[in-house]
Amino acid sequence: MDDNWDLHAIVRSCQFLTSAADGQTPPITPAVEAGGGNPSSEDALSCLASLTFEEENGPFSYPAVQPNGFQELDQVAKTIFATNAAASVAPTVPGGFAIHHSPSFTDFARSVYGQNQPQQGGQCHPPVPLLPTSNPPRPLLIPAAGSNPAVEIYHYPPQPQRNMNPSRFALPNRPLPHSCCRTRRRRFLQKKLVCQVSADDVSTDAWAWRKYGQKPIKGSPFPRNYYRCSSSKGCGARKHVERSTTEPGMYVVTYAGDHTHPLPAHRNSLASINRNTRIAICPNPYPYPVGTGLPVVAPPTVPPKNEARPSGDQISTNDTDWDMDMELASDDDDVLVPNMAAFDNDVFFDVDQLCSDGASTSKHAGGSSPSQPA
DNA sequence: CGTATTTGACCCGCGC
DNA sequence: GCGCGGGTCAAATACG
Repeated sequence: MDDNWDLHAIVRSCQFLTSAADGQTPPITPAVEAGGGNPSSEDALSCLASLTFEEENGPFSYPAVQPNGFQELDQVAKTIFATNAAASVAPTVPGGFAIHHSPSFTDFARSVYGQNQPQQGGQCHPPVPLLPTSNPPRPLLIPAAGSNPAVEIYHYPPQPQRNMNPSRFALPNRPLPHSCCRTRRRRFLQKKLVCQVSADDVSTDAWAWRKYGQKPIKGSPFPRNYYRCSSSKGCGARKHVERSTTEPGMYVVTYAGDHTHPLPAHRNSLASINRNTRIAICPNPYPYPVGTGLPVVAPPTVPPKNEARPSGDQISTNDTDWDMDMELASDDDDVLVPNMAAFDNDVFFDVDQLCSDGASTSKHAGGSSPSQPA
């Protein structure tokens, strides 16, 4: 199994986003390099306009998409964006397919990553059903007609499950981890959402994360940082963040697991937090993370300092339930969303303008774009 | 003092 | 079976 293919997909996406029609990398200001800027969204749009599906030809070697695959993907997109206000427009990408758009990132996130509801009783909401198993994954491009980069959803074939007997983890020399019973590694591999965010979007994450590890990754000059949700004890949500090796200022963020508690209302409510804080926290209106909470000034080695304690959010979900959830979700498909910044409601505002059916109501006014770091 | 971060060690999955 | 790479743990440390 190619354990890098998913990352390669990210890289391809990254290249896609950076290489505009003129073939140049969008101007990235020093502030971006330092984590304080944001690549031009207009450049990203121009990327979309120039996108073609060419297998192993040029920097964008997306897997080949069969002609009928567009229809299939179209159905998938309909499934994903099966919201009341979902709309589809004619394809604008040569060789592409119908563009589907959900009126808000919230809808998308709910579709992709379950509902924004506490996992009462430990019930896990699997991601939306995607394509039948295929390898490599086929990208589902959802370019926005406005000035934002595309959204790509990848189908990840489910990983075969091996023997997960709990006794295997009852190690003689080490007690069982307090928060894990069986698959402390598996839990991250089973259900994940991968996205790529710009440096400043990294700082906009409504969840509170606590760093628990850092590892150098082979083939990457940048270490990978591991975070777990710190909003609620027992929450199984985790993420890891690493800098993109191909695009300066961009970060690859992988989310895994489900939050077992509501979205924190105030991330800075806990005492003794935000130390070393060098970022401005803009509460994310979306129920799902847009960024990673990483600091903007300092790349991943300095983790997010945001923290929150949602009032009365303690959901009675124990670890066993959580692991069972993840086990039940082991057949779930993983979703890759290379640029979560694209889910700013502005994206859909632009598409809304194209969709004259009036079915979708823009949430542009209500949404808050990722904040600029202080 | 409480909490977050750092970091080395441990452990598991997987390829060979 | 072995080694590598990656994910996690937990003690030590730092910080507000």
